[in-house]
This record gives sequence, C-alpha cells and structure tokens, in this order.
Amino acid sequence: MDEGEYSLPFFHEHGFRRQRCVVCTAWFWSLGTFDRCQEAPCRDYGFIGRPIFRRPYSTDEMREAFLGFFERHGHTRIARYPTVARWRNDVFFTQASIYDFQPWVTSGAIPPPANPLAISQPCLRFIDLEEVGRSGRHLTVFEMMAHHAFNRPGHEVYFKDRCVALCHELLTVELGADPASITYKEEVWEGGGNLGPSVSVGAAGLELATLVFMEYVRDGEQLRPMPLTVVDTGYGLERFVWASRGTKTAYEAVFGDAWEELRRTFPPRETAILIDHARAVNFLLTDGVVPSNSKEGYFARLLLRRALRILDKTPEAPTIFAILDRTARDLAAVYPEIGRNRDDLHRVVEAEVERYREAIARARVAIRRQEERIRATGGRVVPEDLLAWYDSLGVPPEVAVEELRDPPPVPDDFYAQVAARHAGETPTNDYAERGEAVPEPPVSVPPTEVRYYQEPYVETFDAHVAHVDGPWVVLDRTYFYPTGGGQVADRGELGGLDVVDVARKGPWVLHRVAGAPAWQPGERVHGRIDRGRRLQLMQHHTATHLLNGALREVLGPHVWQAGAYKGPESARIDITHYRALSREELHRVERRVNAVVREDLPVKSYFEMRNEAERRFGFTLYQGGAVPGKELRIIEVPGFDVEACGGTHCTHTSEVGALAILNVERIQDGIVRLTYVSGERALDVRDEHEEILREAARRLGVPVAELPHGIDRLLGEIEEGRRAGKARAREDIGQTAARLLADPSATDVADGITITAARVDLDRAGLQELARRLTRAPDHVAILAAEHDGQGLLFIGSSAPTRSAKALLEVARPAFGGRGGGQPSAATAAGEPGAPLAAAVEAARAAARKGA
RNA sequence: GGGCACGUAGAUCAGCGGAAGAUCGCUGCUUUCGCAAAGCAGAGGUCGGGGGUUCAAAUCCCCCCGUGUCCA
Repeated sequence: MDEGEYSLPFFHEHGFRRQRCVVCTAWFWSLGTFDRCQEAPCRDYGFIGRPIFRRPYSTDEMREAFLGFFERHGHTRIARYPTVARWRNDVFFTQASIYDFQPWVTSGAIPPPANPLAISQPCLRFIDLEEVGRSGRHLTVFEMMAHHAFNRPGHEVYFKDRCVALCHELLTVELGADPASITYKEEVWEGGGNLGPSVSVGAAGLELATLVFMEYVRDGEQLRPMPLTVVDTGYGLERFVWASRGTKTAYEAVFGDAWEELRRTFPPRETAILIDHARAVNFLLTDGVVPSNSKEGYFARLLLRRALRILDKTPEAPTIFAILDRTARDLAAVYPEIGRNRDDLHRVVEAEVERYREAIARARVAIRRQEERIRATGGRVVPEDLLAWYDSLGVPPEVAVEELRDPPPVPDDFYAQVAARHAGETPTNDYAERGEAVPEPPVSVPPTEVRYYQEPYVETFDAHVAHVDGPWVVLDRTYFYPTGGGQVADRGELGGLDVVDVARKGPWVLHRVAGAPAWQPGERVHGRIDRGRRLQLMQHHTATHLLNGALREVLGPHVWQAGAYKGPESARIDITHYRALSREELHRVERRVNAVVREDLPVKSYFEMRNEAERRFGFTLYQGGAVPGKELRIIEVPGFDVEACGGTHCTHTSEVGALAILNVERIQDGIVRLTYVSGERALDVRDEHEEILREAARRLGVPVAELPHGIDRLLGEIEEGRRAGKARAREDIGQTAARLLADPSATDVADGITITAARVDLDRAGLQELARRLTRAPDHVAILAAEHDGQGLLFIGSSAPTRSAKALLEVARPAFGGRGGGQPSAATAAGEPGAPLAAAVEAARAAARKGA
C-alpha cells in the first residue's frame, strides 16, 4: 500500500509526525515521539495502575459514551444484530460489527440501515477459547463498538481523514486520553477479494481500535477502486473499559460485581471462564441456538460443558442456572431480550445438563471395561487412550483418570493434542448450488416491477419484454413468483410458452421458458400463472407461519425456524428443539393451528422500516434467516405470529383450509423436521390415507376399525408358521440323525469311536445341525457330504477327543479338491459341483477308523 | 460439514474369520399358607440394513441408516 494512503490532512494539520517502530518496523503517526508503536508486543502494558482515560467507566457507561459521541457527530445509533449470523452461510457467528452488513450492504446491493451509523455489536469468537481466563484479556463474547460509513460515487459520507479525526476526538476529548500517547500505525487490510489501508490505534501498549478502509478490489496484480468504499472500524468495548480502570486483568474491569461474587468461591481463572461462558450462552440461546453436536449448537454445548466441569469439581459451587441468571441480569440492563425467556432457557439448559451427565456416566462404565480389557492382554492405559476417549466418548481426562486403577499421566498440552488429532481433516462446505446458473442481465435492463405482493391473486396479465437471454426472459413487470424464502417458483405460460422456472437475480426476475423465444425488447406478451398451484403454495406458506407460531407457543420461545420448504405437494419446516416431539405435543400443535385457521384471523402483509419492525417485534422476525434491506416485508397474524418474509400469502387464515402434519423426524441433534400439508392437499392426503386403510382392510378381510387386531393376528400366524417350519426342519434332521445312527451301512464303530458317514441333501446350515445331532454323545464322528448352491460340501463333526474334525478334513480334502478348514469339533470344506465327494467321505471314514 | 466410537436376546454387554454367549429380566417346575428368595428346566436372535471378499462373515472391506462424541 502506498505511503500516500496514510498521509492524511488531519495528521499534517495537527502536527502528527510519521515515525518508525524499531521492533515491528511499521510506520506510525503520533503527536508524541516514540521509537516504537504503542501496542503490544512492541511495548509492555503501561496502563496497569495508570488508566489511559480520564475516569473509570463501567461497561454500560463506556458503550453509552461511544454511541452518544457518534450520535452527536452525525451518526445514527443502530441496535445490535443477532450473535448467530443466520443471514450468512459462510460463518456461524457474528465475529465483527461489519458482519452485520455483509454481503448485501458492502456489495452495494442494498442500502445500509443508516449512513453513517454507530453500533456496539456483541461478537462471538472461539479461536482463543483456551486463552479465556488465562491471558487476562481474552473473551469468547465481546462487544465491538464501531462507526461505519458507506460511500457511493456522488454520495460521499466520509472516509479516511474524517474517520481518523473522529477517532482521535473520541479518545482525547470525549474520554480524556493524552493526545501525545496515541499512535496510528499503518497497516494493510485484505479480505474477501477486497483490500485497503487500515490504521491500528494504540496507546500504552494496548491496541484500542482498528480503522479499516475498504477501497480496492484485487484483480490479479492490479488494484481496481471499489464502486462502494466502506469505513469499517472496530473499538473493543471491554478494552476501553479496561483501559479506563487499569486493573490487572480485563476480567476484573468488565465483569463488575459478578466477578467479586464468584471470586469468593472460585480462583480467578475459573471465575473468568464461568462468567464469560455464561454470558456467551445467554447470547447464543437468546438468539436461537439449541445445544447440539454440530454447527452452531456445538459451541453452546462446548461452553456449557466446560462450565459444568468447573462447577463439578468445586464443592461449594452454585448451579449453572444461578450463574446464567446472574450474568443475564447484567446483560438485561442493555439487552432486555436476554433473560426475558428465562424459564424456557432453563429448560433447554436442563436438557443439555442431563445429556452431559448421561454421557459421562456411560463413559465411566466404558472406560472401566476398556481398562480391564487392556490389562487382560498385559497392556496398560497410555495417554493416547485418554485422547481417544475424549474424542469418542466426550469424557474429559480428569474424569477418565478417576475411573482408572492404573492411570497414565495427563499430558499438559492435552487439548492441543486433541486439536492435532483433527489436523488432517478436510472440512468441505458444499452448499446446494443451483442446477443451472441464472444469467445476469446487463445493467441497462430496467429492474423488474414485481406485482405478486400487491395482487397475489392475479392469474393473467400483459407485460413487455425487457430482455431475452436464451430461454431466460425478463419483463418490465411480472406476477410470477421466483424461487425464494423456501417457496418454489410459479409455473404457467408466457407468450404461449410454458414457464418452467422463475428466478430472482439482483433487481430482476427471470422467467425460464421451454424453448428459445425470438422476442424483441418492447414486445408485448401475455402471461398466465398456474393458479391452482400458486394457491397451494400460498396455503403452504401461510400454514408454515401458523405452524411456526404454534410450535413456539407449545414448545417455547427457543424454537426457531432452521430451514423450510414450501412445495406444491407438501411443505416442511425444520425447527430448533432439544428433543423429539411427543405425540401429545404434536397433537396440540396441530390442533392449535387448525383453531387459528377456523378463527379466520387476518394475515396482514406490509412493508415497514427495519428499525421500527425490530423495535416492535424483536429478532424473532427473522425466522426465515436472511432478509436484507432497509425496509422489511412483514407478514403478521395479529397476536400469533410475525415474520419478515418475502413469500406470497393468503389474506386470511381460513384460506389455509386445514393443516395435517404427516411426519416428524429428528434430522439432526437439536433440529426437528415436520412435514405437512394444507388446503386442497390436506384433503387429497386424507383421501389417500383413507384409501390405503380401506385397501389394507379389504386385503386382510376385516373392517377398517379392526385393522390393528387383524394385523396382530396375521403377524401371530406368520410367527407361528415360522416356528412350525423351524420345528419341522429340526424334527426332520432329528429323524435323519436317528435313521443314520441305526443304519449299519452309514454307522459303524471302530476303536470305540462311533462313525457316521453319509451323503444327504441339506444346505450348509443343515449339515451343521445334522452333525451336531450325530455327535451329541461323546466319541462320535460325523462325516457328511452334500451338493448345494453349486458347491460340493463336506462337513465333519467330532465329539471324540482323539479324532480332530479339522485333521480328518485335511485328510479328505485332497480327494475332492475342496478348500476349507475348521476346528477340532467341526470343520467344513467346499469344492466344485460334481467333485468326487464319495471318495472324500471314504478317505475321512478310513482315517477316523484308524485314528488320525 | 468432517473425524472417531458404538449398534448382538426385553435390558446391560462379551465374542471380532471356523457349530451365536454371559448377567439381569421373562415362562414353567420344585420348595412355601402366601410373598420374597433359592434350585432346576425352558422360551427368547434376519448379530442395524444392503452390497462385496472368502470354502466359511456377528467378526474383514465398501455404501446406507441410527446413536453418541470430538472438531470446524
């Protein structure tokens, strides 16, 4: 990055001098004179005991000071976004304030909620989990305070110069830091194909903020200016509080009274972990995560289990619930949504605690058994076993050691070794790609006017062709709904051609028709939408909202939509929930929805400013995940369910007709999928089910009501038949055995050994069973041959210690070219069909007579 | 999304290439006025599903399903 990028008028006008750090060699600007930049590790912490700011601040005071300052300087204050980044598919959590605006705002696709804006965004980071409590400053949940500006050509808000000026004024005037103590270090930021200069703000050894200026697109070796430049800043709230107090660790500064309270029971490290993890769990669960073994849920589990481990080893420890409540109380002062659903949150945590206890109990038993096995083979438990047990059973090493009679030492770097075990894995994130890429129209094509919201019941319309690309057609306006929000696209006809798909791309709606139309832009075409299908899709979509509302009502507010599909045949919704649904819960949910359908409530749809909608309804609006934009389209069933949604809906709940839940399954730990139908399909499905029942009853020859009994009877008969068959086969073999033993041509006695040799018609299992019968008494040898399934089989059984079946088989094998083996009591070999089995039998018999 | 472990009788598990087992529970008998208990006898298994290798697979290999766990 060119030196000139950082040579700001603000620096020059105020007498900043460009200096170079002797440690990291980076250039920095400062009013003071330093031989190094004022950030660790280039220099030590200088603020411990000597606070940087004018006075000590609490976390809430500092947040307010920051947001208030930027409000007074022309910024709009924005409420926090969820910590779970549902609007993105590349990350699980909000890890920086700019995540709130990626990708749509930063790409310029939609305008920001305000410009410029200020926010304090709670962020979750798990990379330094092990450092929490240890380093004195790491946290899994922290707040990134930020001011952002989004500049478009002709609409410049502010960029580098004003950004640095604001930062400097905040630090020195608002907070009272010594102007000469601050260094602005020149850095380069790069990410996601974009890059730009950035400035790292340090004082007394602490990196207080980073100011990033997204300015260029990397195009091979070349840098092209971005059409939209972005001011992306990040000020660590907790660091600011720490800097204002100058305590030994950040934890004492930011955790307030909770720190003092828990310190009476726990050492500093444990105290920090407990408070940090409890705060993070409060955010996670409030924002719709349910603990599980994968994805977002795993991190909630990880934090809870780590906290439980600490509590379990401390005799005087409070419960996990008490700690969650204590930290929720602090957070609720600023984030009232936290703690609002306390009882429901407790139920979710309780289920997780129970599962943890069960897992540990199971693991303890398994470990004891495995040690016994290892010892039985003369080995001993090694540290590697502890790693394997942690990986596969989830038992922490300190618990495993408790169960062992001869425990190995626990490696100091245990968790690093766990990480090493997972080093070679290649995570693949394959997102369902659209089968065929939708071509992007040139910018000269005017955006499509969508009419399906205002007039969802229109069936036919006329429009003008705006653009044609192969089979894809853009119109000036359309009533066709494109795939989106889990609702599949409309079908119908356009200019006499079948419409087979409809997709949204940027501001355009593209219709894929069967064939390649030779239409010219401006040409008038007639469109007709498959109305029955659309109606069904609308019913399924509205039914989905009703179901979602009923699920939250019946199961609790932890239920969030984790995915949905509304097709013409059926619809499904995936919800977060910590266990399988009972029949009773399902029944209540279904009844509740159908009651709302009968109540004929209005389904209101309207656009509302994002901030206003969030204020009125909260984040539960975002059930469908990503909804970009300054304005939201709200679908509201008053008093029951409100969601931001881009789909087409009925105008009254009664239009849904009825809801029938067809299936419930746990598709993943923490996620339950419901499949259901409504409207006409509900009737169809009911008819189909009835027909299946009628047909089943007809075939069984019983009335429908008697079906269960009839099936029981049938199953009983089958079982009885199976048993009878088995008994008959057993009896047949018993008779054969008796006959052979009584037949002198088959059985003779030599050297005190009773030898039976015969050719029979049985399969492998039959031979084995017959041999077993023949050798039930001691000192018996059975030599049996059969041809079955294209194999010549020889089976030898022996109850005579002096006659090994295996040895006899070895003698007989060459006679028919069979391959096989066995043990002293039984041996078997198979050869080609038509092999000289008789010769083999004779060879074995001769060997048995004289003793092998 | 990936790694690892597990899936065998109603329950808990052993067996890990050669004739499916143990313990508890269940049924019957003996003993007892009865119960508990003990003794004896017995029933109960497509060894999660499907392919493959092999003379032979619960056992080895591949795919799928389910459960647990660790990691992103």
